[in-house]
Amino acid sequence: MSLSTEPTGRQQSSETTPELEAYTLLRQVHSMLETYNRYDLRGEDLTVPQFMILNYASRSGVPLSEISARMMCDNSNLTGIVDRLIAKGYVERRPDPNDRRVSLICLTEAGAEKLRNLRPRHHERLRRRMRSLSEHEVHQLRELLRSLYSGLLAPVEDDRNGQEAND
Amino acid sequence: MSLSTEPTGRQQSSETTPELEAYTLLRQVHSMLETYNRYDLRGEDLTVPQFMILNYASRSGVPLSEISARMMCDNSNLTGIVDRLIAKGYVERRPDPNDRRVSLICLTEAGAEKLRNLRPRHHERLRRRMRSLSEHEVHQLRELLRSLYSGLLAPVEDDRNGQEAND
DNA sequence: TAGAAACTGTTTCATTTGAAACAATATTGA
DNA sequence: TCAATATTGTTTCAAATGAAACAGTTTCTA
Repeated sequence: MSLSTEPTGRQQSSETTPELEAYTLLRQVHSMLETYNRYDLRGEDLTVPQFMILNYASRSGVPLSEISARMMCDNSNLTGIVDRLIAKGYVERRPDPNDRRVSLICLTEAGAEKLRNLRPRHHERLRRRMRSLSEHEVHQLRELLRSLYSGLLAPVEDDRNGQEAND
Repeated sequence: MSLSTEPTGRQQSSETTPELEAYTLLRQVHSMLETYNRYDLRGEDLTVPQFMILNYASRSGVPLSEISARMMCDNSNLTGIVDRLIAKGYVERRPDPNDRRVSLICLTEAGAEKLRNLRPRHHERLRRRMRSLSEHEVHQLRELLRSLYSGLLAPVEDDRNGQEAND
């Protein structure tokens, strides 16, 4: 059943593979950075997803679906978060005059100011937290992730007899 | 301008640093792999966090707090997920005879069977999805993430200069 | 042109998550 | 010993998330 036709007769059923180790580490690093971000924002009247939306919005307005695409989430997730940002006065909804289906998410002056204040500090903290990697290693990591990301975007071919069916 | 030897490199508000790019990619890769896992498990009567708990449980039982530590989440998160796993018959709670505060999470035979079935397929799919990286690159990625993880575990030295460096 | 199909954002529902408060239990130290 | 402290897991609440159904709008096409 789980007979692998790969030349390497490795049994990965209960073993740990380099791929699994890498993925586990990726989840852990992601979790820790997320936690740090949450703490950073705690005193700022913002949650992590709220800050992300703020980062993708603009004064002139951005369609909600464009933001959800960049955040890799569903439109339905953003409705509530935007509602809370509106309640806090950081963004507002405006209808798109060219397409009445679209509602544009616009930064208010307060939101733009918040962002001007927060974003540089956010970047600087991230830089400091990654100091355990040399400048070269950060570049290496970025390129590896970029390559992995591209590979994930291409739909994975189902293992139909392991035949190389490349389109 | 992109010389990053001095922390006085302010005005990165709209700029992107290698660190930020790496982090953004890390979030995207994480999101895509999570989505794939969700689809894989959809027909299996399991959600992603439910599958994770199953992976950390054992026939002889594991304290809930040990599972939450490995998953880097709060105990309170697991109560509900374990409840649903119990409802599905995959785990059960048993009191620890040595410490009456502890409740051990035990795989049932059905849960163990589910895991025997799922885990090898899960690993194999992950391996396939990371095929865009060579074996060497997977090792590289793992080592970089390992190093980054260790660096994040060590408490970041005072970012008191973060205040004066801005505004 | 009308109808079918696609797109955009919201609503609803179930699940997950983080945080705080809490009860029960265990450990420590005077 | 006994009272202060720490721990374990649960409950409660607010927020976030994924999925499905939906209404309003636009686009396609026969």
